[in-house]
Amino acid sequence: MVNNYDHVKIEKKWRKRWQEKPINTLENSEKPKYYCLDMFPYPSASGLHVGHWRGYVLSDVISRYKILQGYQVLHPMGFDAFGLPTENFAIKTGLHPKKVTKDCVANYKRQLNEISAVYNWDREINTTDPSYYKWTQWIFIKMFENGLAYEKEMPLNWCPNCKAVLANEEATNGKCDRCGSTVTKKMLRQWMLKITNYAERLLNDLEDLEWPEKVKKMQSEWIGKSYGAEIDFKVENKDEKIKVFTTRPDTIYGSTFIVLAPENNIISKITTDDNKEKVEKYIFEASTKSSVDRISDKEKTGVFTGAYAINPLSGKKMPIWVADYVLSDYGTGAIMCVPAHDTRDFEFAKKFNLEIVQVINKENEEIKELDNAFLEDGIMINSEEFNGLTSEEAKTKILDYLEENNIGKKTVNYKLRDWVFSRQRYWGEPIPLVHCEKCGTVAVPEDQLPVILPDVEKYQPTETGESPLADIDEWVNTTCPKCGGKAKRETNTMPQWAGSSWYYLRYPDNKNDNALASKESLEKWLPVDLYVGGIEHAVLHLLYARFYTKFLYDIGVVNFNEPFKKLFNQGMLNKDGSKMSKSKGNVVSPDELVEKYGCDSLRLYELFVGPPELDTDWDDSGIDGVYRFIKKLWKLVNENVDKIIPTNKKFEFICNKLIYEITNKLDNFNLNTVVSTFMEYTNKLLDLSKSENGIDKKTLETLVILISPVAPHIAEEMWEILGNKDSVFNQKWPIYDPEKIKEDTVEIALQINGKVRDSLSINVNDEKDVVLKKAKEVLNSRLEGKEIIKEIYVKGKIVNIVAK
RNA sequence: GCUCGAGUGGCGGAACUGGCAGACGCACAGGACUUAAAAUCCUGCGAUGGAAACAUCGUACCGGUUCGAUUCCGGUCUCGAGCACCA
Repeated sequence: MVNNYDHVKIEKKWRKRWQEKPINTLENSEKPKYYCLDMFPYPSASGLHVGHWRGYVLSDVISRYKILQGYQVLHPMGFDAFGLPTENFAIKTGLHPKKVTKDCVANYKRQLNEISAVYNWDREINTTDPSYYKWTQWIFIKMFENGLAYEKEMPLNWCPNCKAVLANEEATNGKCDRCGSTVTKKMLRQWMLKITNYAERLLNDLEDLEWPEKVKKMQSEWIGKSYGAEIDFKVENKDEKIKVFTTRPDTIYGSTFIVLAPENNIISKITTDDNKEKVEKYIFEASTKSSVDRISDKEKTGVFTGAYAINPLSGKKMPIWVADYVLSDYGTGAIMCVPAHDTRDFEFAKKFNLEIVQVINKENEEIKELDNAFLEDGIMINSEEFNGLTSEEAKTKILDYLEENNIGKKTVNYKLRDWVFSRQRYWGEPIPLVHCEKCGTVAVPEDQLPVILPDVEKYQPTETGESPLADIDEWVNTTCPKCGGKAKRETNTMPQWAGSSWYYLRYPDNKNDNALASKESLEKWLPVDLYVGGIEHAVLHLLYARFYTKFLYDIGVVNFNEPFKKLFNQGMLNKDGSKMSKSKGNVVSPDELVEKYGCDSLRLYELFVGPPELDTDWDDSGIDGVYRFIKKLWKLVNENVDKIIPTNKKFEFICNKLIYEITNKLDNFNLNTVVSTFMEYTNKLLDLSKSENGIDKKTLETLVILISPVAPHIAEEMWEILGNKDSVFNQKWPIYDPEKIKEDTVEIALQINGKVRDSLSINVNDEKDVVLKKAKEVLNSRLEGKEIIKEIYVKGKIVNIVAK
């Protein structure tokens, strides 16, 4: 009698075996490498839910598939453990963030083990480990030495009530998360990284990446390259110039006024005395407005400075205004306004009664009163010598003119801003710099790294907005590494992104104390072959990581330019139509499901719920289906292990077809249909084994090998039941024989006027005439009295008779 | 507003390059086994009409191309995600 399927016993047994004799060791260097990486988790107190499993199961299936294909697979796991939630949790509970992190990591590891993934745990990393952040700090110092890190006064979210700097996520909708006060801005000195130096390369190198087009597009829009011109406008009766950036130099004759961003320094120099009060009031109001208010105010506001600029081409006087719809950190913080051809300028001009001059017109059309900005290309008018040109031609001609006369020049602009890299927080890597009165800002020498994060009494930011580290005198006061004199440590810490921007480089050589990783290990394993994670990191993390890699390439640390060759974004699992979250109370924990159905069933179900790249709804009850399937599979093998028969054509066909289907689907990440294909073939084989009174060994073994990446425990157990001593993961991935899956006879559909009326079994190689003749015989009664107009036969597929 | 995705039974979804729409499951209904339950097995399951054979309709909506459209083209609507005064 066949034993019942006991997932608890089987899974326990194989977990123990794999622990004793790991499947995925990295010793053999003959084999080609495959680096399969998951975005490492942030270990939060709430633990893993079934949504996290989705990506982890996917990457593990691919890793195991690659192992069977003969690759040496690096499939590591680690923890991105610095960050705000832990710090806030610590503030709330009084526990040390270190302790919180340790507990959360332990829980995550326990839960990750339930997945039974082939993680190389000996390569584990943790960003809060000093031996790791030593290198996070080292990279920062290299950037500092290469002029990529600089200080700047930056406006930060500030809660006037809590007297604290807030992260963007703590200032939702312009309100402080803790007390609900309106968040304002406060200027504070910040460390910045010049990611903008890499804008062009970050944009261009996207092209060759095997990434979802969506993500590439998001990145390229984030970088936001645009071509245009910088043009100087003289201020009337003043020795000042205003530099503007425009993408539409062709419209310069239509430019009737100038608008400056409220933060633009030139304002105070040009504002006339009678306008000073108004202008200063406006600037003050703009500075206290939260960014949310500034965006939600769709109605244009602004104030006149009293000053005029001169249009360098038309010579007309242009009033200079200040308005917050002009951004200080894009372009030059000043724009030339062409109300006739820009929607926002049009609104502004209408509201404040400013002159509107049309300079482009539709071809062959009368000039009419504009009731909206005209944004299309057309024919130049009101533009003196450029009249009659197309606006396209005028663009280059006017640009040439501006350059020849030293009024302006061609430029390129990016939306990408430099990266605000410092945080006034405790739970992060200390920025390894020292401020010396004599020597200025000095990097902590490499042999003194890491700069250890000291313990503090309280983790709240200070009332001045500085990091809590600023309160520890014995830590802050130090000596200058250069001159040995008195100096103070930098008290800002790094953002959470710092540790995750380079972690993929550390796994190959995670214990190295002399380098972030050895050259050999980097050359061997990098770049990452497959990177799996959520779409939410489409821009920030993935852009920062690319920036880090390019920098490390430039200073000779790595020999590749892009870290992640292929990217796969798994979709989200929703519950009852909305995102799983602790606050909504709709989180489904994998723990109980593993207990009840086993790891193999949950793995299968994670894949079966839907296409891995799309969001889908989670429904617990569906797991019964895959559980039944596993039991069926178990029955198929166990009932037939004593009834092995020699193979025959039917089994050969089914076996080769299965290899073909599964291999294809794995290669294309069609993992949901991988599962349904297994179900289909298991049903077929159960039927066939009954009619043939047994099954051949090759088919059974092939089935077991093919399913092992998705259901590893039961596969190993069945492999053993089939009389094998070795692990199923030491086998070779089967290859199908194309000859064996060719079908001689096929069932084709017979249509009349495109509607299916019958079907017919034919030989694939039958000639068209033969098939059509047979088809007409079958359809005879239906065709009676009708005139045949056309006869179509698509080989092996369909017959369609067009008749009247 | 812009950009990208998606829209197929009661539900999750399948359909390769334009070729039998609804694979594989869930749920449900009926039946078998059982003292009973669980488990398992069998049958049915898009809509309408019909006793049935079968017919008509049917992949968000409107239109087009084609012998033939879930698939290609044009337009519209709905939902989801991201961005958001970027000169």
